[in-house]
Amino acid sequence: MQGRNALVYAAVQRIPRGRVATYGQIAQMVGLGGLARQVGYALNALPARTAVPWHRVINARGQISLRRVIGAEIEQRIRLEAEGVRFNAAGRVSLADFGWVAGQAQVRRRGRRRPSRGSR
DNA sequence: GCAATGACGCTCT
DNA sequence: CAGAGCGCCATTG
Repeated sequence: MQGRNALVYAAVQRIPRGRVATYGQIAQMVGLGGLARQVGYALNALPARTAVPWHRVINARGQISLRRVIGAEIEQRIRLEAEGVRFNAAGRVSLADFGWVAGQAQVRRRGRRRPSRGSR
């Protein structure tokens, strides 16, 4: 356990309830640049029972990243839906609607605010 | 110490 | 929009 991991966990805990963040977002937040993979690796080292809301972290596609254990994917989705996060038919989350923007505690999301990036 | 693997992301097709 | 390829770095055998 390095201080880097603790930094990642701290950033994840800052994610508001009912909102999700991407691995790359967390990576940039803790100063890892675009090393999203290391964020995922750090979360992988997380104990089974933890106060860190790891389920609020998804990939840039707005989809839940599968782990070695299949059941985890379902658990993550259930926990997110319990917080109000909605999944579309493809099983993906609209980052434009539920994506957490640092510094923006509450987003009103009146229509699409950031069409530049698209949902690609 | 080298090689393979992985909770990812971006770009091209 | 979906799939495939390449790159990034830490952990593990």
